[in-house]
Amino acid sequence: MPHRRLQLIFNKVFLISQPISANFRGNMKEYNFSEIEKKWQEYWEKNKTFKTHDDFSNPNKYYVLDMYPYPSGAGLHVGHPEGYTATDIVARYKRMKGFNVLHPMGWDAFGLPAEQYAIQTGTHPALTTNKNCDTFRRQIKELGLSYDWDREINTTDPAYFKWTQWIFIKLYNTWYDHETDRGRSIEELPIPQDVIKAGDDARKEYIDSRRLAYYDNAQIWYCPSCRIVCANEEVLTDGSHEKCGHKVVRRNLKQWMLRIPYYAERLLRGLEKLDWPEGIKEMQRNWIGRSTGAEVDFKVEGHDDIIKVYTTRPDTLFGATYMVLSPEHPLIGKITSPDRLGEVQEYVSAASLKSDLDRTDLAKEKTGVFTGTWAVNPVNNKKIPVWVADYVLMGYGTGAIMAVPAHDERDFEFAMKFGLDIICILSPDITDAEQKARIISGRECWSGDGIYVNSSNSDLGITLDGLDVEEGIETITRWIEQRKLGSHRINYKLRDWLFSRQRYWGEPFPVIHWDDGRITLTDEKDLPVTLPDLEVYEPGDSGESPLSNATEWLYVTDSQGRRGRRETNTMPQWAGSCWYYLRFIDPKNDTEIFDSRKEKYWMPVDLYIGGAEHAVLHLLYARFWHMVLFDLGIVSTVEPFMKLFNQGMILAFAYETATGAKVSSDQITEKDGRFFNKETGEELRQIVAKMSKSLKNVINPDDVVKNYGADTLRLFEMFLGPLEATKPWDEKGIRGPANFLARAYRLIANSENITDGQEDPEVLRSLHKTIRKVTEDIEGLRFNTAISAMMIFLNTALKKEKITRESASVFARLLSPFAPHLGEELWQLTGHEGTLAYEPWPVAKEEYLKEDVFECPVSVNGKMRFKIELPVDLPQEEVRKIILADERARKWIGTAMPKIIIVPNRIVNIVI
RNA sequence: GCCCGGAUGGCGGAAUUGGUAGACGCGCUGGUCUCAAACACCAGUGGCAGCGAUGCUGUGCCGGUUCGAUCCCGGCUCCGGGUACCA
Repeated sequence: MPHRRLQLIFNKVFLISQPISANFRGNMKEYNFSEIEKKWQEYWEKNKTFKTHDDFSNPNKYYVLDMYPYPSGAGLHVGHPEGYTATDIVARYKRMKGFNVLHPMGWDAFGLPAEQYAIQTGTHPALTTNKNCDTFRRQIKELGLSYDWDREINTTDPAYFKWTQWIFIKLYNTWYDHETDRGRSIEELPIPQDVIKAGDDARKEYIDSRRLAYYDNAQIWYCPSCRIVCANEEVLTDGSHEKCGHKVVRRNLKQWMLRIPYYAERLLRGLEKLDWPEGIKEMQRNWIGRSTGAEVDFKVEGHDDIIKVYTTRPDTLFGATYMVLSPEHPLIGKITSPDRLGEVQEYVSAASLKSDLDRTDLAKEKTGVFTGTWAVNPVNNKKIPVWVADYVLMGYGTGAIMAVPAHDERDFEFAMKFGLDIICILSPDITDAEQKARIISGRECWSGDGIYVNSSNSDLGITLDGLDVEEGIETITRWIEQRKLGSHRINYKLRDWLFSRQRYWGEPFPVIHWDDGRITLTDEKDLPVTLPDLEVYEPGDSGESPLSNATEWLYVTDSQGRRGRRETNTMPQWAGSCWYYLRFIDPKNDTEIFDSRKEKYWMPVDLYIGGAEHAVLHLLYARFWHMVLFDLGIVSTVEPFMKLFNQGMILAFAYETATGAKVSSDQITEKDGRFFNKETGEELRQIVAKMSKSLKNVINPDDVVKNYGADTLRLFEMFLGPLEATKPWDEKGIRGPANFLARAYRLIANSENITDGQEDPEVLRSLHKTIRKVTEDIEGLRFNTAISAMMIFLNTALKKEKITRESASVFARLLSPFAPHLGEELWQLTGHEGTLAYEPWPVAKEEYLKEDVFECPVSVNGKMRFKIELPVDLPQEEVRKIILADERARKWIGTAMPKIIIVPNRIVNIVI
């Protein structure tokens, strides 16, 4: 087989030494990324290079955190390395700046997919979870991310969720003191005398009604497909479950709830101080939904009851022509007139069957019934009818409204449909006379500003006529309070947080329900309450958790022989992620949640990077828990995350037909920049879309690492565009960063290019410019332009075909946060030993940046015409002389006497 | 509907926030190397006109402020995200 031998020799000589491109360039050393990356990953692991020490003597600490992943079976997708590389660059940079850096990683490993898989196959979710974590860990390590793996945590580990349960107990044993505006231990709750007199049960009830965590009947969303209850936040606006997309239904079940609205005001105010994207803050503000207005009491004709309404526009009271109660309003039964009772009951029960979807989307068409009862408008003592309609929600305000059809779109629509009075009391500030006339006559709704009309009652001493809206609200609110008809009031949209799930794979509640109806919590010293092993993971049809099948685990008897049953619900996935950032501080501590000295040192998180999809839920819940822990003196900062940054989504190409039907990416063939369906030959349009299994356009980072190396992948993802932008993944572009790294290696690894003398002045200036740019850009998280600056430097150095050892070592350090493996390799090649991870970050020297002349652009009438070399800081008069003497300028000026605008060291503009 | 973002070459994106529009990269064109190709290297590359110097034009659209506008103001169009009977 002579051929084969030849082939082998050929390979040895020509191929193996040139791994990236099978070419031959004499003795030139070429970039072999897989060898280099393997070498340094082993080095870091063996030397525990990135182990973080709780070195309190270094006052400069930096806690940089990723949103830890749910380890799905599919492994990483290219979106993960984006955020992880960003934080890794910052972590490595800060280490070199002398900071003590905490940069940990862990797993948000409770969750539905592992349980779904258990239902199908009987595999214990813990097995699935561990397997997935192993895959994620391997993939993340292959990216060269500098985590301290000794701090790895896993939310499903009993040693971790012991403390999740511990926090739940704290929540249960905390009440909110509105006087001092903070959460306090339930033992400090003052009990009113009358409650004490009423006995033990009343006292218990009183206390329970104040706890931040409580157990109660709740109208909740239930997903029949997942057989799970959902938090309001998990139900999309079209009434479908965000996890599975199936429609959810209403159920009434006993559930654990958390009183997050008590913290609404502080959660809102706290946003001001945070360095978060404005958009995210705005989303949280909207979610909290603060509004100011007034509660106003309306007397009901023929009854002692009053109807309390909440309104943000008490100033429109004179225009209130009817009232509406929500179908769930408790007064309906009492005040409905006997002749209307049947119809009203029918409407109420129909409404209760409707999903919120029907009550919102479809209900652009308003429905409602008259109760036969009248209320009295307190500003003019006019009788106004009381209706029931499902456009009023029980969960907001008081569940009842005063309707002002002339100035509220919803009320207007309703009034038009049922022929109710529409009285305009606000003359709009518009010029369109026809529209104005329609509004004044009540034929059109006006919700904008204006001047009051028909808004006075001298008998009651109130007039708004002639005022503007701001004055009007102030005047009427004062009047209402004086007359004791109601009071100023602040309302929030934020509701109690439904905190239990009918699931197996979550944190068990440390709770026992006793036969006598009482509830006790597990003693802290008996934590964790662990999950029992099960044969069957299937939930019950009634929405009962699979834990109700674990009979041995389920039933308990106390020392008095009282029988009880453990809570079978488990906590939602948010629970573990609400505080994981705290556990990273002291992950192995089994006597405390964490050492508070360490907490004081490391907190708060200085930089938190993750996807914007967690804008409201995770980030609001975590802030809430953190504030409670702060109130209880467990943590030292009010807010957990000082700076937040959202990386944009990475999209990928997808293909669709002329009619918009999507075609899976493995069906595509490209010809001359056009795209065709392989099978049908139909021409397709290339679009960018979210990566999804169904479009088969998911990019697997493993493949990219294999083909180009981790450093190139990291660089490419950062070079794609601004971190926060949504960017399309186009594999063609990866050659840019790949070539850059190969060229850098080629320059520095080949010793004939390295000198020990004086650096070329042009290279030196370029180097210091690059140091400055890269430093600024890392601080500002502008990695794309930092990389471009390094490319510019490399191009400059390559032109000279040589570089000093010193410059090369500076470049190695600048590059290392972005491409850490190659950075280390180049550091070694420039004659250093060990790692550069803690070598000082280069500092740009002004003396090399200074230039004495610059190319000054000269524009004529604002249009750049030519450039002229000028000394820096030349006095304006001199510049003027030079410009006027220049023949290129004279060509434009001619005989005119021009005005010359000189922006020092920047531009000259000749105005003719 | 409301609230936030966006819109710059064939493509991803730069532009010190009022001062040279298109950095850097991809792609493309031409060249060197090669038997040939790939790789690598060199040169060019917004559009229109011209052999050329050069000129005109150009940052979604219309208008304004300014010596000068991708940037500020007014009015639109389209795209993305959030949210929605929250009184």
